[in-house]
This record gives sequence, structure tokens and C-alpha cells, in this order.
Amino acid sequence: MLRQICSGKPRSTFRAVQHGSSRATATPDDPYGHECWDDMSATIRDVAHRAGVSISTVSRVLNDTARVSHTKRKRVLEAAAALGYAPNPAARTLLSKQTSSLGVLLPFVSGEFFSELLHSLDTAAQDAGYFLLISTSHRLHNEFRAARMMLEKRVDGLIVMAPELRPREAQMLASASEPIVFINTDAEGLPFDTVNFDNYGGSYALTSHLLALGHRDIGIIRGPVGARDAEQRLKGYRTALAEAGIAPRSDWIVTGEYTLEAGYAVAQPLFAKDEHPTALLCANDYCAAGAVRAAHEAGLSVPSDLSVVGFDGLPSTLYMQPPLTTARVPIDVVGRTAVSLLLDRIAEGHADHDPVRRVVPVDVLMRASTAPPPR
Amino acid sequence: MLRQICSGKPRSTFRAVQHGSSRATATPDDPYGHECWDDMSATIRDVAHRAGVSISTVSRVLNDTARVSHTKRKRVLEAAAALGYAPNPAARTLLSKQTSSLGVLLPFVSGEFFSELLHSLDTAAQDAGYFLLISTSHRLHNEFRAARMMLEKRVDGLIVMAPELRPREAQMLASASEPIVFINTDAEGLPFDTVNFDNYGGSYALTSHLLALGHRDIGIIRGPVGARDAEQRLKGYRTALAEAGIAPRSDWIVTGEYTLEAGYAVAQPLFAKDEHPTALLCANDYCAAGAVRAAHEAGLSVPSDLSVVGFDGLPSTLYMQPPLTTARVPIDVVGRTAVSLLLDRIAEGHADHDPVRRVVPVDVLMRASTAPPPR
DNA sequence: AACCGCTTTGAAAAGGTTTTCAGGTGTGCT
DNA sequence: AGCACACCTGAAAACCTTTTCAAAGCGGTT
Repeated sequence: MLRQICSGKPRSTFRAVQHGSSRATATPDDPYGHECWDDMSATIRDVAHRAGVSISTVSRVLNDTARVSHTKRKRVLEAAAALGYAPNPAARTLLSKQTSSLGVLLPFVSGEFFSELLHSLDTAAQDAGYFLLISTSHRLHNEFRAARMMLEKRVDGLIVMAPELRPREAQMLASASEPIVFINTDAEGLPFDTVNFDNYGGSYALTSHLLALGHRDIGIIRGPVGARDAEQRLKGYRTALAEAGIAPRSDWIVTGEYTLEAGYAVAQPLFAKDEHPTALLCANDYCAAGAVRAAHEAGLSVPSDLSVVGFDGLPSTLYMQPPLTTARVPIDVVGRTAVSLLLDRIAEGHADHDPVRRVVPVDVLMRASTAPPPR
Repeated sequence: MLRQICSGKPRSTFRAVQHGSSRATATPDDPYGHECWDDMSATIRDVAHRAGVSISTVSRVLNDTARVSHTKRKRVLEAAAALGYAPNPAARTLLSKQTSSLGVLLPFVSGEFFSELLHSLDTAAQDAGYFLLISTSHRLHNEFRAARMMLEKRVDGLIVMAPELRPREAQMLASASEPIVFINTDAEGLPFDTVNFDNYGGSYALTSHLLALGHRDIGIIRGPVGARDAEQRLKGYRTALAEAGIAPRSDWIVTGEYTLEAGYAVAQPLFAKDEHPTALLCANDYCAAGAVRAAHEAGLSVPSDLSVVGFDGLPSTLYMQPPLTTARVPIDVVGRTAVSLLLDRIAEGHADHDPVRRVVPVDVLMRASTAPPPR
């Protein structure tokens, strides 16, 4: 019992397969032939009847939860296999209160980031025997509806990535009985474990890189106002400039979003003026790609006239022209860490130790979109 | 009852909210204040006790399933709200055999396509009151494990996108008791509804476009052997060439994958030879981006020396240099259609009418990566 | 006054599993 | 022979809901 609780896994992954059935057509090159599955939805009662034992005995054999005589054990296993029995998850959940699924709440953000994170979460979850129940959404209200639904006994825990979540909204999640882990989302003063990547440090390092190249006229397309990651990146930029003794020009701090379109649209007016920055930090890689396009159209060559940096380090940035200098977020680490923290909390039974704050470092990838300023 | 079955929705989305509680702090600009939720996990029994009625009555009021006297109805609603009662989904599932979730099996493909499809599926599912239980995976074996788990009473239906699924593997899914919809996956002779996009037609149209520009030396980076979409696209290419009286050169038909890296790696040797094609169809947009890079490095200019086309029509292709000519797959339509077909099947109770085969047309987006051949 | 039919209500069963509790068998000891 | 004990096993309770069935109350009719 204790072992089960600690492992955080559903107690059994038993599933009967049919041996020696007439349908079993396994051949050497057909690894699935023997796993053809029956769907008459046999219940534990059917198995018990067929094996000539009580349902308790069946349960004990299948879950390996108590000693059963050798002969009965064998009969039970045979009956279960013959019937293709698989325990009913709803019945199990009803009793054990474990759903063996994790909820995931994601904003619908930039394509690659989203898919990589989800894949990472899914891999980690499956390794631990959990399913992922997901909800993507733009609007906060939806997120709340989904969170509420999920937390109503549908998941054992929740992973939330919602950088724009406001504190008092986050606060409301605190009354949930299931543990919650935040990714890149502000949980100041709240009891949630968090996994953040180092937005501040990454932005600071990118800015420092530009300064080291000799740039002094550095602009930034910052992310949405109120989004935690955007604010932190802005702060990294400001700090690096301040330490270099440079006062940022307010008209070179413009607000954008995490999309190609936004980067393009917001960058255009920047290059239309007489004076423009010689280097530009962008909200993320997609935004940077948009800005690069705007620069080209304005007759600026990257990097000789303008240096551009992104954020996230998506695989595709290596294939941009020129390859983009950016801060790589190790998305797989972020996902695995989040799942791991969540499973720990679930296993602990929601113990009240202090919330864990993980910060995943980011690497600056120096590529060809940055160079010394012109002249 | 009939209405419920037909709608395909869980019968009730009731959820009590706490009115007039001390915690209720709603203010005009705080739309969530009144939705603070309690998690003492009140059961229907608690509600009945507090309201001084039987649990049957509570159930009737909350599901609006029979007439209840006005006074008792009011008492029940008050009690439910005060306790923050929400029905236990597992108990409901156990009885109704409806999980109100849909399974989604996706290969972990190219970033943007994946995320857009998932978002589309999720939006459609949520609109109908369903959750999405997802599984991403590379390996077929995993897909099967996940499918099996999901179908064991964990989902009401399954959406599978697995272009590389082999027929006999697909065959095995046919014994499942829950309906299944295939996206872009071969279901020849199988009872699954399918949503395919017009791989053949798109590829044919792209090739025709290149022919019309005057190209005769057209190569292709095809997708994985055995993948349905790749085979169909190859066929479109071959047919268009054949109709133009051109015999394809076998050394200009190379096998790649749906990634930047593959496009880059496979295209390089193509450009290293003395003779190379003047136009290149690519497995998808990512692959095309890789090929463009390889072309640049080989000293070829796109489109003046080499025309390149992709497939999928991802948003980011508009921001490539040059913007990529490609066939746009309306991913949101694909996703919505798949969910809609699946929900229909679920509502029908798995009726045995002939499988529906939907083919979603694709648009050719003519952009700047294609031009007449040199000379 | 007896009876009928209608509305409202509660008791109870069912759904499939896990787990507790008690009973039964057999062994080893005095 | 009698007793303690370990070991297996089955009956039954519990999880929470929905739904069926029957009872009760009540107004109206013959």
C-alpha cells in the first residue's frame, strides 16, 4: 500500500492478452498479432465466474495484493486472458480517487514552443503511467472554466502555463484540493510549485551580448503588458542597459506579441523613422522573424545594418536567413521538471512543505543575426 | 433521455456556485470573485441532508430530470450552492458509460502543424462539452499501447492521425467498441470515418504550377516510405509530370522527412552534382525551409536558380526569405470535421452506416519561392 | 363513501472495483 | 485429542451517482 502511494502510479497496469486464441495470429514480423483485443467489456465478475473463484480472489491476483494459491492464480490469469479483461477505470477511480491523469492548461502560443512542451509533458506523464487531459485557450475565462472542470475530480493534478494570469486569479486556484504546478507563471505568495525559465537572465545576457558588440542604440519589442515573462525580459534589458550607463529611449520600447504578425507590424513603424536602433531584442523567436522581414522590407540588411535577437531558441531559428541569435529555453527540461514536481506532490498527498521554485537556465545561442553596429 | 443521447453531450453541466458566502468578493471589475470554489468534495448525500430531502430529489433537481415541488427545488439549489457541490465524474461515468472525453493520438510531427491541429480539435471538443485526452508518440508500439489504454473505457471515441500506420495495424483498431476517426491515415476497407486533406491534388497542383512556369527538371523530396500522405503526394507529382510527357529522373526523387534537418541533409547532395533540378517539391514546409538553406549554401539563389515549394501552408512560410510557395491545408477545418464526425458516431451509438470519407481541399499559395527556370 | 388517476417523493438497485472482516482449512505443537 | 496459528478464500461494505419502482398524498368523480 505504502509503496503504491509513494510511487504515485496507478497500482496496476494489468491488462489481459489473449493467448492461444483462434484470433491470435502472431508471426515473427508481426509484433501486434497477439494483442488483438476483445471488447465485450468483461467485468471482474465474469472472470471470477469463469475461473470458478470469487471476485476478491480475482482482484487479488490481478493486483498482486495478497497471496493466492498457485492453482487459483493460474486459473484466474487464464480466464482474464481468455476474456480480454481490463479493469474499468471509472470504477477504480470511484474507489481509489485516483484518475491517473494530469490536467494541462496552456495558452495557445507560438506553434513550436507549444508542441515541444506538450510532447515533453506527455512523455514524462506516460512514463509514469499518466494520461494528459489538455485544454488550450486564449481567453482567461475559458481557462478558468476548464480548470474548474478538470479539478472536479477529473485529474490528480494540474499543470498551468499562463504567463498572463493575474495574481488574484491565481489565488483562486489555491483552494483546489489537487496539487498544481505553474510553468512560467507568477505564483508569488501562493503554495504552487513553479518551473520558470530564466527570462530575466536570458534577456540580460542577450542585451549584454549586443552591448559587447558595440551597440548603444538598442530597442526592444516587449511581450504583452502584464505577462510575467514579458515583464521579466524587459527588466533584464533595462538592467543591462543601466549597468552600461545607457538610458533606454522610450520610443524604442514597443509592445508586441509572440507572433510573426505582431513582430512584423510593430517593427515597421520603428524602421520608418529617421533614427532607428542598431539592434533589436524581440519578444520571442516568431516575433523576431517578423521583425527581420520588416527590416528587409525597409531596406535594412540583417545583421550589417541591424542586429536582431529572439527568445526561446526554437529549432527553426537555425534555418532563418540569417540564423537567429536567441536564448534557448530547454523545453524538454521544463516539461519533465513540471511533471516530476507534480507527481511528487501527488505522491505526498498534498503535503504542506514550502513551494518549490525551479528556475531553468537558458543558453544564448550566438548566430549570424547579430554583428557590430554599422560605421 | 433521447435528447441527451442525440446531443452527444454529458447530460448536465451543473455546477454549484457559492452565493452570499463570506468568501464571495465579487466586484464590478472582478468577474471571478463569485466563483471561488470549495473543495471539501461534498457528495449528493451531503446536499440531500442539508436540504432535508432524499438524494433522488437532489439528482432530479440538478439534472432537471423530473418535476420537483418549488419549495424543495429551491432548498436543494441553495444547499448545493452553499456546499459548492459538483457531481463526481467517475460515479457518473460508471453508470452512464460516458466519459465526456475524446482520445487523440498524434505522431509528434512538425511543430506548427501539430499545435494548430490540436488547438482546433480542442476548441471543437470543448464546444461540445468534451475534454481531450492526448497521446503523442514517435513509435507505433507506443501508439498502440496508448490506444489500448484509452479505449479501455477511458474515452468515448478516438481521433487518430498516424499516416504511417500499416493496414493490419489499423485493422486491429476495428475491434474497438468506441468509434474512431482517422485523420490523413489510410482506412481502406475499414469502418472508420476519415478526414484526409487532398495530398494528391495539392501535389499535382504544385507540380502543375512549376510546369506552367516552364520547369522541366523537377525534383522531389518525398516523405517517409509507407506514409500515406507521402505516397499520395508522390503520386500527384508523378501524374502531373507524366501528363506533361516528362519522365521523372529517379535520382531526383529522394526520400526525406518532415523536418528542417531532413530537408537540409537530403537536399545537399542533390545540389552537389553537376546537374541539378531547377525546381524542387518538398515533403512539407519545414522540409522546404531546410532545402532552401542547403540551396543557399550551395550558392543557388531561390527562386532565380531554383524554385522550391512546400506543403501545409504554415503561417511562418509567409515570413521565409523568400516567402514560400506551398499548398495550404486548412487545419482548423480538418480538426473541426474530425471532431464533428466523431461526435456524430458517438451520438448514433456506433451505428453501422457506411464510413464517411471526407477530403478537405488544399489551396496553392503562390509566393516568391517559385519563378521561371534560369536561362 | 369508495375509487381513480395524477403528482411528488423516497427507498433501493445497479454500475465495477477494492478492501475489510470473518470463516474455513490445514499444520504443528502440547 | 485438543489447541493455536498461519494461510486462503469468499461475503459484504464502500465509493457516488442515476433511475426504477412503489408508496403516499390529494383532488375529483361516480
